[in-house]
Amino acid sequence: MLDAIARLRRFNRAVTREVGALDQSYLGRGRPLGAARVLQLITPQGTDIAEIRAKLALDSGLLSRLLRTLEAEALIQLASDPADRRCRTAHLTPAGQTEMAAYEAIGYARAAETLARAGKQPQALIDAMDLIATTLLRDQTEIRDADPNDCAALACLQSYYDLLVEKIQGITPGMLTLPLADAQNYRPPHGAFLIAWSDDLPVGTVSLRPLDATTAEVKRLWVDPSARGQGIARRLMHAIESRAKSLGYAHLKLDTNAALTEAITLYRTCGWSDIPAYTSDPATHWLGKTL
Amino acid sequence: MLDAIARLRRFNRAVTREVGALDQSYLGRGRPLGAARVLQLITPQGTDIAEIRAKLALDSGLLSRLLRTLEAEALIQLASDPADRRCRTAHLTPAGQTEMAAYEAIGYARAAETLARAGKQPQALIDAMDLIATTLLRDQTEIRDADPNDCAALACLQSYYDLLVEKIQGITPGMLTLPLADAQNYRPPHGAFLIAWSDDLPVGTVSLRPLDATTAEVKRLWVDPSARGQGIARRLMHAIESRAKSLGYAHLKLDTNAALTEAITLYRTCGWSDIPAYTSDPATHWLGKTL
DNA sequence: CAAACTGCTTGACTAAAGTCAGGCAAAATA
DNA sequence: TATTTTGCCTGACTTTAGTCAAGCAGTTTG
Repeated sequence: MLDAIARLRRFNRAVTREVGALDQSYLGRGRPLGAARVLQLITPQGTDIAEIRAKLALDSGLLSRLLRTLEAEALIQLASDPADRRCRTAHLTPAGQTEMAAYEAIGYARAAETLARAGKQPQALIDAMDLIATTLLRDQTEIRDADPNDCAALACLQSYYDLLVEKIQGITPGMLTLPLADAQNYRPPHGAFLIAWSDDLPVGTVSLRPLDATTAEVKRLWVDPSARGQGIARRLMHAIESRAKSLGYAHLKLDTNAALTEAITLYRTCGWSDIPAYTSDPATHWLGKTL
Repeated sequence: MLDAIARLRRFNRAVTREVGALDQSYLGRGRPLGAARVLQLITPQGTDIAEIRAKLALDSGLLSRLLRTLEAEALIQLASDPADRRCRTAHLTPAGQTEMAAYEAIGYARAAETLARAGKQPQALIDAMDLIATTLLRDQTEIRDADPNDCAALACLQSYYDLLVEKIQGITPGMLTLPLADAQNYRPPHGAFLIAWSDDLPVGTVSLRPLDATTAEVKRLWVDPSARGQGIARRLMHAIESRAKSLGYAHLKLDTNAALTEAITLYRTCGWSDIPAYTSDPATHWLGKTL
């Protein structure tokens, strides 16, 4: 059979075509690609131009000129950052938002077209794309704070619940409700809710809630199937432990179920050890760690 | 959950980065990207420049100049096509082959690097890439003649055999040998061996051998799992039927096994109907069609 | 407070890509 | 055989992308 590298290169050729076609289609709005790309990075709330420069790896002179042309078209406005007046921030004007929406529409339409080509199995295509994107963006995965009622947080929790229902006998969807009844527990100053992001897709979560003044509980560790095997769960555990430390906790606890074998293995290799049962029912294992 | 389109666009961003990085790495050989791309399309046997122009969608003036610079570097030689002296063909010089090999090496190294990022599950990554490449290249899938002893043909047959062993009870690998003992039957002027290609990956096959002066048998229809659901099997059947017709056959037969349900459904929707048994053992269904 | 540094802009430049209108020779067509 | 078409080349051009050094205003550091 053809070897892996040959197949990967075929993949490269296929997506190169695709990416090239997308670039071409952005040209339709009478603006060079560089300017179009810059415009698409500007959010309605305003974007630091240093951020744009970093993301597109542009020369500062070049970016300056591109911004000038967008400004001349009245699509954006540049303002100095009040905190550091050397830095500048770009804002979209109403005309800019319209233009931006047009680019969004182009990207959306092309994506829909690609999806249509998947024929009867679009889900398989999306799963494959998730896997590849997560692998390629592996080094860019970052962990950020979130609110337990955020849209992304709810999506993560839903996936986590789906996993529990699938893996643990006796758990039914009705037993798990969203949003969390005790959401307040997972917010500062006593709790935390972390999400691992790969680009703009949430691929993992973990959270922390107070038990008493010196003890907190780690809850709901989950990593998306497409992102497993990349050490994200371990990074989440490290992040939540150091967060617990900085919140002043000395002891951590968690409960889990025997069906979640990988998770239990992970906890142990992270330095957690068995403790007496402190919860019941679906829980079959209890672990603790002193910080 | 995040919708399919958002995830597809994340995929686009991830591969755009990757493709951009590959382009950058081609620059290391002191030649602009355009020239490098042209060079890589020239095969040792020679390539029509019209073909290059079509593949890269280049202006004829631009391509002419790029070829001139490659010629000045003594990497290629241009010659008029003897059949139509307006057309020109580019050939690699020995120096050109060396240079070409250097580009191959760059591509190969980058691919290996990407593969390394897959961590513990490279096969999952490759499968995902196959699925995506096949989907994106869907319209480019083409069916071409092959020799039953070709490397690609043997690879297809091996995959087909693996499928049989998996699906049909009682078939063991030892019962199926490669290369085919009766390979001569699948060559012109009385037989045929077709392969469906997606870029340079064989994704399907079907073959034809003579039974008597007016009857031929269709054998070994197979489509790669990553390429199913795209109508390739149907295209292969149409191709082999019209080939049989042009070889002068009036009747077609085939035998198959009840375990291959999708195939049987396909045969029926292609106008095949049940006929009396004419083989035995693993075969459980026999179909025929008059052209 | 001076010096060094940072973030951005500007002007002057180059390289690469792409466009367009002739033009020539060979081939196809009438 | 004359005309048209085809495939490619050439020259003149524009646009886009990118580089580099100088400079300016604001910030940080010694």
